[in-house]
Amino acid sequence: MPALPKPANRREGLRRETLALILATAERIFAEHGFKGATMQAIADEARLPKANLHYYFPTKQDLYRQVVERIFNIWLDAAESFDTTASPQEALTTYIRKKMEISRSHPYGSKVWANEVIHGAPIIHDYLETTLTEWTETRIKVIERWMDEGLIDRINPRHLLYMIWATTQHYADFSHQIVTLNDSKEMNDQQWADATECVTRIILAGIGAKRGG
Amino acid sequence: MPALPKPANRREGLRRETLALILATAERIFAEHGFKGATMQAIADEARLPKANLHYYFPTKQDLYRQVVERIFNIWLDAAESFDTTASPQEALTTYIRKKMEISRSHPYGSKVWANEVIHGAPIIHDYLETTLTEWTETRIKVIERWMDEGLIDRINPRHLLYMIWATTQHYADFSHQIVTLNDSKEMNDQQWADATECVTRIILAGIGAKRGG
DNA sequence: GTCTATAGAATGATAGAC
DNA sequence: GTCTATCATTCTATAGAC
Repeated sequence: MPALPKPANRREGLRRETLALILATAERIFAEHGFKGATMQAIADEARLPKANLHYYFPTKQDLYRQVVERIFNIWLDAAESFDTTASPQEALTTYIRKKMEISRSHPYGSKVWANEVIHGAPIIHDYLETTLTEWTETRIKVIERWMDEGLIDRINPRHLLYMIWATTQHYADFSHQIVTLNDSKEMNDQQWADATECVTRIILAGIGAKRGG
Repeated sequence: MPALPKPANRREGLRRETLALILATAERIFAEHGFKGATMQAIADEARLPKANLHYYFPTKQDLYRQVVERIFNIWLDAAESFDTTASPQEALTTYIRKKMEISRSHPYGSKVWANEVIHGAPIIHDYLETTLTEWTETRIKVIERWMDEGLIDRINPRHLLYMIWATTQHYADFSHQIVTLNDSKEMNDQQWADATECVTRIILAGIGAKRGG
């Protein structure tokens, strides 16, 4: 994503701060209650703004929601550059899985909102699935197929490998309440996140016959 | 789950049919729209019943919802008996993964409702996570640890292996809209389900160093 | 740009006839 | 057990003063 241009003046800077505040708050409320369960009033209260101000920046609830969903989607797309810039499957997948795990930890609300959206049939962002995500997936499948042709990994169905990586990494964000409960009702600490990342990476690399050091 | 006793008379049989109809319809509507997004009116319309009848069988919307969630949870618990009745990790895990994949195909709505519930912090069924699921998990972790002690599989963190199996298998139900879109907007056919199951099983078994035939 | 007040629509739940 | 009619509440969105 390109860096935002500098704010032209003070008013513009304030506007941007308010926008960011609303988006961050909305992300959390949508994640916790779903699209319908989240109310503009609740988002306004949490952001300490009058409800009418939300409608000033985002005409409708759906506009606000869509921007929240687009944000996490773009973050994930950026995390996949290792597929293009890295030669070995070991390095590419290790980097990709690590980044996806980091995003699950740093953007748990965004991940939950996305999961919610897809679970309900992606009514708002269906076009993204059909265009951007489809192209993205085809490209990466080609990369994985090249690895197999070169004998770098076992012959597996690349599609299901991608699904497994998505499912497993996002599980730590989307199902965090379940994971916390099974972790003595404590948030995962640094060591546990490192452990999870290491374990997931190891099983997947070994699972497709890619040695880790190589 | 114990088999239901025979209906005592005609009225009792009709009552049971109506209950089953409401539960099945509610499962789908809750899956498609979330707890708040699903309306009693929509469920009633789909089941071709007056809305008041729903409130007759289920006093509140939450009562109905809770029964839907409990059902898929019990189905998953039953699928795990292979851990207790099977000696080798290969056979136990192959069976467990296959059953979980079959449930993802046969009960996609239930799986989605569960995912939704956990994503939103499990407000309704938090007690299940703390009691039944915690005990279930501890028991299975012990089984996996025994496999490692006996040198049947590599040393990995059993907890993350379980999470990976849950995440990957349920992904095919919860993210089915994404998967269908990436599959030329076609539902997965028998061959593709078999393929997915085979691929997931292979990667996980190889990932933990368990040979498939053994 | 910010805020108060409110219109207009939809929802969960129930009363009460049959 | 089934159904119609309705109440009380809550929500999105906007009008209009500042």
